[in-house]
Amino acid sequence: MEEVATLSESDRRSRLGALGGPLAPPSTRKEAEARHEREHGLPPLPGAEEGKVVLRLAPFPSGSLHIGNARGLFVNDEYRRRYHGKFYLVFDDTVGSDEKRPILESYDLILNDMASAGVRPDAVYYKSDRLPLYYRDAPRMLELGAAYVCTCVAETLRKNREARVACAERAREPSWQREQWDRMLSGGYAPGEAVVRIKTDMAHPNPAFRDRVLFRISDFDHPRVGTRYRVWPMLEYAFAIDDVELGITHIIRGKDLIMEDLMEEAIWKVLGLRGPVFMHWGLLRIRETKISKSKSYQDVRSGAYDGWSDPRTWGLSSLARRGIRPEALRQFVLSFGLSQSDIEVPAETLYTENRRLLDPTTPRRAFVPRPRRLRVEGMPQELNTVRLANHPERPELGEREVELSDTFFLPEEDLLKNVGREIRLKDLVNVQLPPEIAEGGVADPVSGDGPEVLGQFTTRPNKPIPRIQWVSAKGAVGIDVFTLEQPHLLGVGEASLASVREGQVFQFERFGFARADPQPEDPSRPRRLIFAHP
RNA sequence: GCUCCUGUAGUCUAGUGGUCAAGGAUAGAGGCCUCUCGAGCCUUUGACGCGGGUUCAAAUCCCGCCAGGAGCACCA
Repeated sequence: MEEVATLSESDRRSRLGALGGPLAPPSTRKEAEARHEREHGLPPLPGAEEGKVVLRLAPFPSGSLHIGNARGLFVNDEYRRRYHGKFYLVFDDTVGSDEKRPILESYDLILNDMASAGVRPDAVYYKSDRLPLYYRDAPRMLELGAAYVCTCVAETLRKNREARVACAERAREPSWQREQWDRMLSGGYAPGEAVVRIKTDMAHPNPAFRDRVLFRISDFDHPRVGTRYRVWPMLEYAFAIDDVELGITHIIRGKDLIMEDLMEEAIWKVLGLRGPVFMHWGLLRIRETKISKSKSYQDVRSGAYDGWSDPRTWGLSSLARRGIRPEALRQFVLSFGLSQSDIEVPAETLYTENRRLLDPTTPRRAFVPRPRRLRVEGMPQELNTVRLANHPERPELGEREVELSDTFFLPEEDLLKNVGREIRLKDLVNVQLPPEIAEGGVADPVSGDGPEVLGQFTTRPNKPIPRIQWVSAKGAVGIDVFTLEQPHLLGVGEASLASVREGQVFQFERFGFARADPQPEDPSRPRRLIFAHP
């Protein structure tokens, strides 16, 4: 808090200086307004009334919430906050298809993702609980002649749609339609043998609008309701009913669902209902990711990934596991507003946001990847311990004491880069490196065993030479860092890391930020941390 | 191919006819500071897709073109 206050003050002061003294007070207000705008950079909701806005997020439970879902999560939540409205989580768990099935564990994953993002839904609904509600109005649509039962096989249906040809059943009388509907419900049709379609227009220029399917038969075993139901609504029908039934006022979702708006509207028109306002955002992609949900799913299932929170999934839980703060993610996705163009953003932007949050309060520690043993001849006898600050700019974060001997671990890379030169063990002493260092002698991160490189102590005062982080051989602990590129980057950390607990975040100097995973039972195993970003 | 959407600097975004010789963020360059390749500070490069039109006036409205994207399932 204090940091923020001082920062914004100096920031403000410098800007004011540039603008000229006399205008100072109005400029300050302008600045504050601009800041406010930036932090809540979403347009007003059309027709929104204070306290009466109802929003929903409707994920399909097939995995953890994805970074793309984060946009829906935070945008909707932001509007809830702004208008003091309601925000529901509606599991869009209709039965799916062969390729896309609801997964039982995913319900909890999504709930956890939301909790870790700091967003609490006002209520949670499951479409799989609401089948009777969807059945309620179907007969009416058939009787009104607005929908019909089609018994074409899928391929015929598709071909007819392409050729703009209506099926014979389309014109049949409502009483027949009702019978067929009952037959669908009672098991008289097998999956694939009959569907309910809405009558829109078989000649519509967009093939997607030519008599879409509203209900179909599936005997898949649903993870929540098993085989209790065999007639399942399609997404647009279930939404058309629920969005009205739950009193949703604004549907804010990705533009991939933009066609479904029109279907929902068509259904409302038939049933004489009035639905919410639609708004859309374009697709958001993180440049570094080439992930597909099904690929992630496979890798999680096969064990190639370390669970749903494997950093390579880029799921919300994986970001939390890396120490990406929900507030950083929130600022990140809200900064894109509600633009409908598809965007591809470098992860660096998210990292910068997170660094701003983390840097002022995160303790510094020494971690040495690919460590080499360095014995320093002539180390001053009296140098048994050294006290190091936990944060270079914030003495209030305290310091820790490190025990010393004449042996250290240093990154192989830095050693090889500086052969024959003098380097500084950061905050400690200066050391002359030998003229030659053999490659390939990386020490075992747990035992610390490995060939020694021999250095020579020179002086103690700070000098403008390469300053390398080091880990004292006394009390060094094995560290296993999970980076996006390397699931197990092994190294050693300073003794104080022996007692890390899950959730602690450190900045490893000259390496980057990392968050501690749950630690292994066996204390001789390396401590586990997940890399966030430099 | 059809339908729809979108085009502001490397990237993201503000901008809804004049106050825009276009603002912010991020990235880049240079410098300062710093016992981290982190943070901070200063300076700086850089954009309205193209062509017409309407208007006293267009990033903003209209038309055409071009480019990009999404959708075109008995998935969501």
